[in-house]
Amino acid sequence: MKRTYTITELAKEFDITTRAIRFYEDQGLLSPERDGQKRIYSARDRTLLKLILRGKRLGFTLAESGQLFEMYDPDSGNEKQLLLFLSILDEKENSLNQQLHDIEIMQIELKEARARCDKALSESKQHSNNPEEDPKR
Amino acid sequence: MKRTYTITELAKEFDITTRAIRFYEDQGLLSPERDGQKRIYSARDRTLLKLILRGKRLGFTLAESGQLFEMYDPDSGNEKQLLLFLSILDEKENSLNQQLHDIEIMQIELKEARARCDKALSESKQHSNNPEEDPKR
DNA sequence: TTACAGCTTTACGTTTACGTAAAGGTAAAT
DNA sequence: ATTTACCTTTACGTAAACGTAAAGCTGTAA
Repeated sequence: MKRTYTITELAKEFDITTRAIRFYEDQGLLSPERDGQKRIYSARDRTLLKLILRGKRLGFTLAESGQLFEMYDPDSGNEKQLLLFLSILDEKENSLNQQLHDIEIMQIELKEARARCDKALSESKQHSNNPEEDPKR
Repeated sequence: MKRTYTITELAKEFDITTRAIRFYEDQGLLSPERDGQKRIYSARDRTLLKLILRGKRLGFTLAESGQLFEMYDPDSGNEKQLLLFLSILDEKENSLNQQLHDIEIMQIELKEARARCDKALSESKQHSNNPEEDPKR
């Protein structure tokens, strides 16, 4: 009796639409079982969905996430395929490192922006005891 | 004699098309000077462009980057605006922290995928002293 | 039995971020 | 003067990732 999920359960859990989940299936990223007409998602499907969404947050396209999924197949295929996969991995790793760097810088900038905002706010409370700022023109 | 840039200089430096740069202008993210008909970009424009591209790598839309740019204006506007900006900053920071977490996990997974790949490769070299893999079909 | 909730497919529409001509202005080199 | 290189605007096209009806099947509660 493995735990399974309906499409709306997953949609609610991850705060996406059922349309999105079906779209991922169209794109070959998910292949849920069927109970008659209804889709039944396994724990693995749920994990894949989680990976898809994480990939999206990192700017991966669905196709790119699909490529990564292929690498999880134990069969995997021939040598050329593996070498191709390794080069894809290199790309992904480079882009992740770039993103780490980007985030560091961006966090510093957001901090500064927040400081400027806070300062402007406190100054406006300081200087003006409500100058009415022409309400309604 | 401040250093300025042509559109193609910037395009080459950042490895994007001139079309993209003009598009950012259309979207109100850049406002280069003009020398007659030609666009002249300042050091500030170049910095903004760098910010745009960094934002893109982090999954910001052009509109979102535009909002961030507004916060760099020293005038900035009224209190409500500033409070709105602060909430935007919160959002951005949350999403950046989420991304940091995502990247950590993703890097571990890529490392594992690479290990599986390497293993599969070495095994294929081990087991087969060139089985010819049917060249041409 | 009917109503309803929840699932399905099919298919056209939408947004974002440009790509890609088309048609032409401008300045320097030949 | 004409080619060349580089710039311009205008405008339709496109890929990705869904949104949004429309129309219908399916089990169950009343």
